Amino acid sequence: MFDIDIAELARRTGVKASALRYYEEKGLIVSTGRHGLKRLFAPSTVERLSLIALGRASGFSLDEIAGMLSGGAAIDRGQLRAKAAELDRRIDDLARLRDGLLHAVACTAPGLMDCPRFRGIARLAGRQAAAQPARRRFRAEPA
Amino acid sequence: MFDIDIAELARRTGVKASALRYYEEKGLIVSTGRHGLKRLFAPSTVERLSLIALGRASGFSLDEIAGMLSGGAAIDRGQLRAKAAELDRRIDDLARLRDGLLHAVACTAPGLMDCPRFRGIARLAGRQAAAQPARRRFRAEPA
DNA sequence: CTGCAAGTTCAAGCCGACTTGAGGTCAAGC
DNA sequence: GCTTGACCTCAAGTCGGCTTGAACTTGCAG
Repeated sequence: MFDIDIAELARRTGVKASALRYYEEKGLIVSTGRHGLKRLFAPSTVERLSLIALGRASGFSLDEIAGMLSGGAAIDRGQLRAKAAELDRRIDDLARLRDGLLHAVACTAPGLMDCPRFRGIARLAGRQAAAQPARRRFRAEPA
Repeated sequence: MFDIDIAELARRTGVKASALRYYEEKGLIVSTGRHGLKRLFAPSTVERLSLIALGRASGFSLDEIAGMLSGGAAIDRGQLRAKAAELDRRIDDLARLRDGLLHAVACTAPGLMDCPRFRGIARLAGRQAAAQPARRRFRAEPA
């Protein structure tokens, strides 16, 4: 297949052109050359970008992903296993939080803090929050 | 009980004094007064902080938490229910990712991208990442 | 040949949640 | 009464992952 330009790559992956340039600068993707000024990318870059997206969604930083992706297409399986275990822990935590929230909804105690179950959950969250910072929120789409 | 100073509150909650001042500035907690310059907090602030921690751990921003906490101790249960549903979705996503990572570890295809199952997962992650920015990572403890 | 949309570079800005540093104030212990 | 050290304020810095803006260059359609 023929190489594609940055706009097409953006269209196919849903990643903004500015982000793609940033990724190239970071070494996560490579352009095969230029047509005039314009970057050209191999169509396989689309797959590379879904791999990158997978990494991001799993909680890797761009630097980590860059490390994993350098060295051909070979990805460190041990690292993946570790990340899977980390995801498992996160899932457990979130499940406990969800249960806590749902209990809070259902609980008939006058104030939430009067419910011993909820207090327990809140204390739990306290310990976790002390150890781990919060997630980023959604960003509003620019107008 | 007697009011406690910021250092004691920090000790009891695991939240740094600087963060506590920040929370007060944002209206998340209130100090009952001063002893000289030093802030004094009611001991119940400890519980308020675990509530705040719970909110943070569930993915609320400080502003959202402030909104929920203002208006007495009453917390909007509908909002909680919505957040629980959101957590549920997140949990599902993470579970799928974890399965994908584990499959990647086990998969015997020569390159990961040669495995159709993994490609499917990667494409999925691609769509999700396009819609939602990544989470923040752990921060190293300052030396 | 010209106009222009779509690319380019580079530096600077933004987000949230804090942390850090400089310089100041105060209550308590000696 | 003086030192000390815990607290104070305020401005600025940090982090990652982009986005934005200004000023510029191209290839291609007309």
